[in-house]
Amino acid sequence: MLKRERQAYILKQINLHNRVLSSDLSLEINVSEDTIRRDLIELSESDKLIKVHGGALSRSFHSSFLRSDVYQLDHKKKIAAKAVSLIKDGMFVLTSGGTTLIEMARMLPVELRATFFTGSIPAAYEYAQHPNIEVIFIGDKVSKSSQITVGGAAIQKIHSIKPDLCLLGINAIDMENGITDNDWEVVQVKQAMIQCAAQTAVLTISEKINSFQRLKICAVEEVDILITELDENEGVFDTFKQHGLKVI
Amino acid sequence: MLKRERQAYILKQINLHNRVLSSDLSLEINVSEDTIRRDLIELSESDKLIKVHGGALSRSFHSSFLRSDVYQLDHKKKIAAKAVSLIKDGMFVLTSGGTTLIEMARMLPVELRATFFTGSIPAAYEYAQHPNIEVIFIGDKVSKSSQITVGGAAIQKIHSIKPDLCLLGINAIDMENGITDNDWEVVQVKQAMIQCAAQTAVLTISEKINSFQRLKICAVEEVDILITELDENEGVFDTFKQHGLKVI
DNA sequence: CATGAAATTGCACGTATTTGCGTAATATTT
DNA sequence: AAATATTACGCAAATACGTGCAATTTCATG
Repeated sequence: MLKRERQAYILKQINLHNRVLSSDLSLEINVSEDTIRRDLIELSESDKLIKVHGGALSRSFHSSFLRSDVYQLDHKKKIAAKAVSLIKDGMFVLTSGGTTLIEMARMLPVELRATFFTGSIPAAYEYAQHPNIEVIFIGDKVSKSSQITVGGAAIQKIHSIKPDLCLLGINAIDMENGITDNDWEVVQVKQAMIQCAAQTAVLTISEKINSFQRLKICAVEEVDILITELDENEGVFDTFKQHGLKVI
Repeated sequence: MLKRERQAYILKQINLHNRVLSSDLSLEINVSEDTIRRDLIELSESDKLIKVHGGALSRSFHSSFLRSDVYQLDHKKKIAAKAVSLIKDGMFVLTSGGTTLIEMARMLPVELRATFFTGSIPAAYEYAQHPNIEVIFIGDKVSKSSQITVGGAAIQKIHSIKPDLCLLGINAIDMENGITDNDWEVVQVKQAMIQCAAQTAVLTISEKINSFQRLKICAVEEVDILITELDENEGVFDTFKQHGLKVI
């Protein structure tokens, strides 16, 4: 393994776990701890991480996009990991934005080869960091509140693709109102995304289950998989399962 | 094996494995390591890969790595400030990407009301932070080396707009060869941008003046304004001014 | 076709970088 | 305060690098 490659790996681990131990890295990469230590010193000298006794810490920034305290980051990482498991080599994946999806983008395994479509600027940025992923950006007017593109041209483009999987971050879901949101333009885009995808998985922290907002995106039956940080056997999911939703 | 052929093979290996070792390539292709090393240097000079001790890494490693240290940031801030002065309320502005443009995006005065078109992910992100600027993203395939969208759909979209001003970060300019670059796809996009804009300003640090690369974007006469960190009265600009270029 | 200029390649040689190990010093934990 | 873990430092071996040079090939041009 090349030195730079190793340092890139270390940075990735740091951004993923927020901290690393020299001893762990030494075992994982199979080099001496001295080498790891020297890497950490070098990376800390260029302010890529903070070196501490025994390992190193993240500077809680990743790239130019701050990860200034993301709400319930741990939960979102759990969700992201489950979402990653749905993606197979060669797939065409359409994704929305949102902090959960961005965490997922960071966790994609390096060997994965797939094509991602998105209208989210931060998500596209993360996908573009990945060596083997092809990124197609769906352009149009950028909605400032959500950092995704919205509008007729975007919706038209979405309808022209046939993704295997759609990963959608959502704001509210309940049995009665279905999946709901509060931004009219975003709702239009998300509807288009669900309609064109062969399969749709919705991602949300459990807190948002059984809540609703003013605008309906679609009924619960129109999506296929529900991903939360909870175990699939929790009682909250019973009614959703009865309506054919797969929960993971 | 011809040199070109060999370099194409190296690039293929890089895209496949994300990294190559000089020693491996030397054995595979049956040439000396010196030759491989010279190839890698050449390829890295045209930004096709990242040369490191022992071999080379895919370009997509670079961005997540070297991002924090912007080369000649002070100069680029000066250039950005001059570029900002060209933008008036109500304008439609089309911009490329690059670190200089991103600095400019950060320096836009809060009162400014304008519409920005771009295919650059980091630039769009910065524009979207601004309270009064409308951002239209030009979608298509994301080129990893340059973090901008490239391809037919992007070029078509560009041709459908009529911006008042185009701000273009460039890599090389000289009187004889005009404005040049080294990435075929990016060249196509930049040509389209220049053609559709009522007025084009090119931004570059003075270091790149009187240098050239392999692919021509356009002749010096086809753009209107040259922005560098130097004073407009410097001698280097004389020949450019004689050809009708405004220097600021 | 000839011929000189330019590009390409391999080799030699001195230099620089990288890595692991031993040992002593320092920090952290119990 | 003792025990343990982590670090700093120097050293040596292996590997990679840059440079100059000569042999060879390629190319443009007369």
